[in-house]
This record gives sequence, structure tokens and C-alpha cells, in this order.
Amino acid sequence: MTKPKQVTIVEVAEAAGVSIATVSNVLNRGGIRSSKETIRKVELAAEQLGYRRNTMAAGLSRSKTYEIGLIIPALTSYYGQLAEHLQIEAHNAGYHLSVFSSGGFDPDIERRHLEVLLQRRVDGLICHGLAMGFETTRSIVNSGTPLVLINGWNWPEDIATGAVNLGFAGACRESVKLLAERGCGAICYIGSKRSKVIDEQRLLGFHAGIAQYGSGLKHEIVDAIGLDAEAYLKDLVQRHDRPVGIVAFDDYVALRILSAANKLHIDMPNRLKLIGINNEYMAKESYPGISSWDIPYNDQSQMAVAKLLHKLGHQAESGEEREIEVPLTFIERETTKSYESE
Amino acid sequence: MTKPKQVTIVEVAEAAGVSIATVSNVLNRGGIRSSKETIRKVELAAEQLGYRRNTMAAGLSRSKTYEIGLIIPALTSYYGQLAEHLQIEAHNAGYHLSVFSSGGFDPDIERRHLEVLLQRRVDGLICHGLAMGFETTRSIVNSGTPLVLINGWNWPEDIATGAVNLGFAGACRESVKLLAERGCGAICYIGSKRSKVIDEQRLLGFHAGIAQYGSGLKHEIVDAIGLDAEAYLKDLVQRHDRPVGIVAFDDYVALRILSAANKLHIDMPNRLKLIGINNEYMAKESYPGISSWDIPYNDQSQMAVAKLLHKLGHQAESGEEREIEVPLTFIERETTKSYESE
DNA sequence: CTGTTAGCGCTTTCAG
DNA sequence: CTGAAAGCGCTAACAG
Repeated sequence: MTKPKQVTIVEVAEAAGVSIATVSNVLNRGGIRSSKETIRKVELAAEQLGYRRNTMAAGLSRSKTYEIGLIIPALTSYYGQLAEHLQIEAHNAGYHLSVFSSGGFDPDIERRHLEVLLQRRVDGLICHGLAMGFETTRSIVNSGTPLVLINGWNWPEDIATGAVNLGFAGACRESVKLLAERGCGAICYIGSKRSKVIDEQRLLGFHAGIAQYGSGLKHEIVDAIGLDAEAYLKDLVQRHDRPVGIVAFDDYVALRILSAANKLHIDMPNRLKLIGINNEYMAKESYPGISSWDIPYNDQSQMAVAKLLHKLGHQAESGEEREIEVPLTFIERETTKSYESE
Repeated sequence: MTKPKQVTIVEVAEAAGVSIATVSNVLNRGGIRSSKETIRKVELAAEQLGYRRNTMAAGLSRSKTYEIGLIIPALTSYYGQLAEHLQIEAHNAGYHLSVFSSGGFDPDIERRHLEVLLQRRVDGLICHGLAMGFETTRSIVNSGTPLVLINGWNWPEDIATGAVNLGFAGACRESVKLLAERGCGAICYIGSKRSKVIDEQRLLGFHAGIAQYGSGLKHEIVDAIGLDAEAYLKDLVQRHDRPVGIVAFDDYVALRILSAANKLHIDMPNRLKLIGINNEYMAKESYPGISSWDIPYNDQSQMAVAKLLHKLGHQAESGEEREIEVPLTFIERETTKSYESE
């Protein structure tokens, strides 16, 4: 069980009867500029010996790792999905993505992972805004490692790094619009202070929506943490005659609301209309189905990777603007509309 | 924006007026056997220059990476959680964990990630049974890299590698028992063929339960994929006078069932009793709450890492048995029991 | 087309 | 306690 000495190009070279340089050329540079015969010999030898390139040696020698690091606040739901997509995009670009979770916004863990990544000399970094403190980020930027942020809004100029953000504000604004149009007399945003910057974006959009479409409408803002959904909802509905609209922080919060509503036998969508965000499984499979905003994982991932590649000098497009925004798309379900046929 | 040449021990050595060997000793070997004065000088120089150790060089030189690779089928729900916990355990042991998702059971991606990890010369590997084919696994074992499996049951002797498995079978058996005791006249398992080996385990337990506690009980087995939950449920309930019990593959499937039941106004838990697995958010927050089996992430992670360390020669305990099993714990909610007080 | 050789940055004997 | 020197495995000129 002791790790048998791994085979190196030296051994392959010997077996194939060529020099190590030739082996390197054949195996790791696409066999260009080598005779067919040599290529064959080398590949055969490598195959038989079970050669496997040592990334550390290669990286050290070229001072380029083809690795890009990802730091996200968690590995669940949205973040997990995102990581998955990014992994694919990175691969398509010839890089490979190492994923690290900062374990729910823990700045120490964040620092630690970052340090590991930097010590690894990753070529670039993709980080979620939530997982990054300003200080940490500044130190990356100073280290010279290219960085693109995901969901990082309005970062200080001196550490501006390019970001691709989700259009949460827009989604919330449109949610308000829709709820207003559907006849809600009061609209309420249930946020989550825990995800500060993201909550701010939602709130921004919510307020914009109220300002634009909600004249004469009552509105209020509460936080999901520690909220007694049942009590709140009961009270909310009692206080208003017309239908009530709720914009939930995400589908998790929305599910809590929906369950409370079910328990109280509140008529959805006639008495209460509910919109979540993220379009997760539970939104689709709960009863009634929760209207929600779908996340364009593909677009966001593609853009993030493209932007990073650009910084890495790959001369791709889409590297100009500092922040770019990706819009969500609304998926309507029974919490906002009664289905006739469908 | 071009990557400024990173500082190396050579520069630190110069700045501190000592040799690179000394720098290495101080910085990366805990400053043992060095005079206080030297230590101070070196640390100061390193600090000022912003020295950051190059992992590749270090790893290459010691042929030891302190990295362990993780391959899981996805980054969502259970898998994401698991990864998160493993990351912590690994860290506590002085290792760092690189996470890779094989993008939903895709054998090509699996192979690719594996190759990357092996080329990185990770010290060890933790893989989820679902994400691994036998062939792939055999090649790891042959490569000499220690491997511990998570949820890998009954692997062929020649690639037996040690596994820490969740007690799904036990959970399902006990679910049947509970449903039988609670007066169900028919018990039904709704599986998911997509997760083959896991489904098998559940089924194993289900059958054991039926054999042991379900004499005279009707039982049936269906698959969640493509299932019309509403139609199925309607029919199921009509066919039986006594309460019907359902053991769902996981909480995702359970949620679908629950939604269908709500839609059909089936009385839970009196007419229908439902048990999920994984104890995810939706089980806790749906209405009625779904009884489910909680996963001991901590235990499983600890054991997996401990087992791997053992193989790495860390001489820890718990490395003897080839497969070890971690039991789940039942969390009862309203889908199986009416609450009076809570 | 192929081989020689000088590193990449760090660890690790082994002398001093 | 400190330093000189020999690698770790691979890449990248540069000659042949």
C-alpha cells in the first residue's frame, strides 16, 4: 500500500529510447514536430509504464497552472449549481476549477482557502461577493492574480476587479410590478439580513418597484430570520382587505411562507400572492407551485469565465465593462396565477 | 495587471541576510533549531516582501502534497453538505480538500477529474460510490493512491478500498416498522433508479422491513422518475381502506408526494403517512412537516477522513474494517404523527 | 526532428 | 545553529 514511485518522463524516455525532451514534446505538447515513429514509440512506452504527468513539476516549470480557484459561501443550492456550471465552463476553456466553500461566510475560512489557492499559484480566481471581505480581496489584487467577482456590487474603485452580477434588483422590481398589476393592495418584502449585499440588491429593486408601480400601495419590509411566519401572515391578511403580495428573499423563505399559508388555509393566489427567487426544486414541486425567478447559470458562468480569460490575456471579448449584469427570467406558477388549462 | 514575479525564498534570504536553507527552516518547519534572532529577521523579511510559499515547488520537493481530492456526483443538497463537512475535517487534519463534481454521474467527467487529481499527486482520495465506475476505481488503486469510498457497498474484493456507508437500509427497515406499527394497511416504496446503488440499499431495507414487520401487509414498489404523483396517489388511496404508508427515496420525492396529497386533500397523517430521507430543508419547512431521517454528516466525514489518514500512515484508529456503517436518526414530523403540544 | 542543458522554487541531507 | 549543494519532474530555449 505504500505509494509506489510514480513513473516519470525519464523512465519513459529510456523505455522509448529517446531523450526526455522528446518525451515532453510528444506527450505534453501535442506531438507537434516529431516523427510519427517517435510519437508512436513514446506513446507506447508511456502507456505501458502508466505514465502520468506531474502537474506540480509542469506548473513549476512553466509558471502557469491552468488552474482557477473558486471561492463561494457554501456548496448548497444556488452556490452548488453555480460551481457546477463554472466547472464545466472552465474545463471548456482548458482550465480546471478547484472549488472551495468558505463555510457560510466565515472570514477565517475564506482567508485560509484563499491562501491555499494563492500558494498553489492558480492562474485566476472567481469569488462570490458574499464570501469576500474587502481586505482579503485587496490582498489578492495586490498579489497580481486576476480576479472576477460574482455578485459583487459596487466594489471600491481601488479593488475594482470586474464582476458579473445577477439582476436581483430588476427581478424584485418586476415582482412588485406584477403583484401590483394583479391587484395586490399591500406588498411586502421578506428579506434575509444574513446575506447582506444580496439582501440590499433585492431591497433596492423592491423600493424601485414600489416607487414606480406602487403608488397608493401599502408596503412593508420584514426579515425572515426568527420570523414567526404563521403569526405574521395571519396578521398581515387580517390587516388588508385586498389581496396581499409577498416578495420572498428566495424560494427557501417562500416555502416557509407557503407552508404557513397552507396551514392557515389562506387562499392562494386570491388572497395571497407569493413570489420567490432562484427557481429551486421546492418552488416547482410544492403545492401550490411557487412563482419564482430562474437563474441563468449558464450565462453567468460563461461570462465569468470569459471575463477571467480576458484578464488572463486570452483576448476574448466581454472584458471591457467593470460590472455586467445578467437578468433572471420569471417562471410563473400557482402562487400568482390560477391555472385553467396548462 | 501582468502577474508580477512572485517573491521567493531567495529574495527573502537576501533581505534577511541568511541562506535559503535557513529561510526554509524558519518559514516552513516551525522555526525549530534556529536562533530567535534569525527567526525574527527571516519572518520580518518574509512579511515585508509579501512572501508566499509556492506549493508546487514544496510538493515537488517533498513528494507530498497535503492535498486530498474529493469526487462526488453533484454539489447539491446531500453532496454539497457532505463536501462542506469533509472540507472541515480535512483541514483539521492538516490537509486541504479539493472538491470536484462529476456533474451527475457522468463517467467521462469523473475520469477527467480523477486524472487531474492524480496528476496533482494528491495524497489521497475520497470518492462517492455513485460517482465511480469500477474500472476507474481500479486504476486509482493501482496507482497506489489511497482511496476511501463514501456510500460504496459491496465493492469487488480486488478493489476493496474501505468505505464508510450511510445506514440507508436500516433507515428504510425502521420506516416500514414504524408505518406498520402506526396501522398502515399498505406500504409503498417510491424509489429512484437514477441512483442505482443507493436505491438498492433502500430497497434492501424496505424488503427487510416488510419481511420482519409487515406480515399481511400489502406493499408495492414504484419509481419516482416519470411518476404522475397525483394519479398514483389517488389510485393508491382508493385501493385501500386502512391508512397508506409511503417510504420516499428522499425528501425531494417526498415533497412531490406531499404536494400531490395536499392537492387531493388527502388527510395526513390519518389517511396517508409519509417518510422521507435526508432531512433537508424542505422536510422541515413544508406543511405538513415531513418525517425524515437525518444524516450524520459529522460522523461520516470524520470517519472518512480518519480512515484515509490511517491509510496515509497516520496511525489513527478506525482503519481496520473494510466497510463501516453510520446510522441515520429519525426525525418525526406531522406526516407520520399528529402533534398535540409539540 | 531530436537532444543538451539550464532552470522553476523549495526541501533536505550533510558538513561546517 | 547555519549554509552549500543535490535533487523533485518537467519545460523551454538552443544547438546539432
